[in-house]
Amino acid sequence: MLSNSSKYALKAVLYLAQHTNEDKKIMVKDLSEAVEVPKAYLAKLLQDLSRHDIISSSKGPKGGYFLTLENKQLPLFGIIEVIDGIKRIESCILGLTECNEQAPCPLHRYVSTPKSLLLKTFKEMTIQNLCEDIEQNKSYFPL
Amino acid sequence: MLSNSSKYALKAVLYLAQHTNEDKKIMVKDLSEAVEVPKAYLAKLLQDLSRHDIISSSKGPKGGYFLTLENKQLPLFGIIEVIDGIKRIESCILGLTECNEQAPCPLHRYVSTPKSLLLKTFKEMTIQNLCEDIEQNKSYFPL
DNA sequence: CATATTTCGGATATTAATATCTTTTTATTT
DNA sequence: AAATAAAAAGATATTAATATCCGAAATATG
Repeated sequence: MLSNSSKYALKAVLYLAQHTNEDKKIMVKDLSEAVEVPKAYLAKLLQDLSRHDIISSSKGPKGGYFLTLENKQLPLFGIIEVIDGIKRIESCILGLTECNEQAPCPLHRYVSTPKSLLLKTFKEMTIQNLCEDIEQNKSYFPL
Repeated sequence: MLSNSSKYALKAVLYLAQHTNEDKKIMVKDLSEAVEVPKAYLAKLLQDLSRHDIISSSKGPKGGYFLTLENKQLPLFGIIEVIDGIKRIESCILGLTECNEQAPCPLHRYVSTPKSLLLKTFKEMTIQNLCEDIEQNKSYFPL
């Protein structure tokens, strides 16, 4: 469903949401240890997200990665979109290019509902929302 | 969600269900052209499925791959299980080993329903069922 | 029984995903 | 201005997924 890269990115961004803001940044090195993702690899993912304004960064001493309030209000979908691309998550489950609502593939009708639910979540749910759940002990992020 | 290999396998098995039986077999070469999957690669997938008794085969002249009535009544899940393994489809969406109902990861509650629906489909739906849909023009398999 | 035909099994090749390393750029601090 | 600390960018390495190739085993047919 999601690539490892997307999983890494989601975990990292969620960690940023919990532990950073404009005044409190974190370096790749520390973040990579916290979320247990290889440092150099995570660095690439973060660069990519930063370039797409999904996360924030500043260079130099006292610099690092962080999320602004605006960043925290972005939907999860953006992260997945930047890292995996839209095709991976939205294309036909059998990989048929001809598949659509009018001429659905054999699995289409059975996959349609769960897939829509999933996409709806990714598109509506924000990083902030996930943090709120954690704060209210509705979920756990053991990192 | 599914690997390319699983997509290939599902398409191939569905084609077998539509076009073969104990008396009417098909060779890898022809099947690969029909479902548009590289011949040698498909051959490997078919061997794997055959070894696990999900599809049937016979060697030699007049041989080939085919589905028995029993084969057709097997759930889709077996195909995915053999090709991708169970982990890929059932593990935590963030890849957290600690994630479970008691200590759900931040995405767990939002992913749980669609994921269950999807698994339910794969575990209950049979190849035969998909064929029936096609016959009744409820879905299309343009291969 | 010999031959042809097909899957089976093992080895190898290619490509894409994952991971690392090195240099450059930018910003802070002294 | 110099030194230092951090991300950015580019190049390279490794691993897993995808894909191909070839000889061996099995089976139908003449």
